[in-house]
Amino acid sequence: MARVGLTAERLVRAAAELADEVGFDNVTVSALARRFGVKDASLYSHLRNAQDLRERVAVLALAELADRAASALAGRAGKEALVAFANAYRDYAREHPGRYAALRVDLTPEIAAASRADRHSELTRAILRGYHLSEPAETDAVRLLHSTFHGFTTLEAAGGFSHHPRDTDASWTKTLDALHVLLSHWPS
Amino acid sequence: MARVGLTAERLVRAAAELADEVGFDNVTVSALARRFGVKDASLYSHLRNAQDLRERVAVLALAELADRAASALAGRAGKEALVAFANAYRDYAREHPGRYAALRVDLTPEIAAASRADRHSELTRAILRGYHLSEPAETDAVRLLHSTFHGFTTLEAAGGFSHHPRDTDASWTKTLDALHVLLSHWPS
DNA sequence: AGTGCTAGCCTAGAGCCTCTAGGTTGGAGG
DNA sequence: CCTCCAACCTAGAGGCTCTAGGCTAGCACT
Repeated sequence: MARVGLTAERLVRAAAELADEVGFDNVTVSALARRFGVKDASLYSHLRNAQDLRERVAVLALAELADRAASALAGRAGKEALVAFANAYRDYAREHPGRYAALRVDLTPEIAAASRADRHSELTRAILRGYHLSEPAETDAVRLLHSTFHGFTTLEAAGGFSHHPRDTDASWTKTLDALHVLLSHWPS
Repeated sequence: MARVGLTAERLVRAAAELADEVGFDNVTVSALARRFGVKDASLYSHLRNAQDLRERVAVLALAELADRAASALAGRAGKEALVAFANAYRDYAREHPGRYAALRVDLTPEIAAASRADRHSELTRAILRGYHLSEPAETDAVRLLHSTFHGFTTLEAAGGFSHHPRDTDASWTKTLDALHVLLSHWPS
């Protein structure tokens, strides 16, 4: 009968921590209830279902990631901004693998809108202002940058680069150099 | 008592089809058994466990993808090879979303080795021969290309590009143009 | 202080998925 | 025709999901 004081927000934060500890796939309603010392059924007054829980973790991760990216951009421009932004993504993925893995869930359009996922695009556009691209080139560049950052961090986390001795950090640095050059000479 | 003639291979192929139909996350031993009209337990003589099944689907997808990429490269060079290779990836992901999603599982190093995942790197290196990069630039470029192709197809499938009206195919074409330019002028 | 109400947590239980142990049988090879 | 093994089975334990319905702590109001 001891009341723990559950709220949706506390549950989602705890689920995010759980994800980082045991992997996103092992984030279950049961495991979360266990962590709070309550019965599974008690969580269903705060969450619609298990999918809802996972989506909320994804939304949290998206927001945290945007916050970090925004901080990284503060006071920076040009290549410096590009590198800081990219590192914010990669560092977040490495510090919070479970949260980052949450981003692979298919967010429904409504949730994506509610989560302000477009904030990421806006931040990326802020970087690109230093490269003076006009539309639609800027949109294409935003998509290219997102794809490359997301792809790199995902493949790195999955061990996709580990079958070759080349230092991954060095490849990352070179990738950013290359993207800088590319943005500076974007083909018309 | 009617014997269906199960083998690990038939099961994995059916699981791959199931993945494309209902999504990789819904590929379960139960669903697969149902599809063959047998009891769940019957599958465990062919599969170690559910995780094993999913890994085998991933290995199958990796091999199919490499086959497609190899065909796409046949008789092509330079930018033409780059575009054909990239499209092989993207088309596979769109035709077989469930199989492609299987690739996000963390393959253990042993499985990755057994699955010849490095074939993808070799194919990518074949493209890069047209651009005359020396090591370690070539390895960095391989990683960049994989990251970008994988990131783009993943984000596209997850609807990450749908909040902007810009045509995704056009962005894809422009991305390939840009990568071609980048590879042609790789920074030293 | 007493009374109600609501939200927080509970039990019970059904349904599905995973996986093990051990039993039966179809059918190929001797 | 017999043997034997692989293919498939039943039975059952244990975990996760989710619903229905019950109890009660603690706040609000008198």
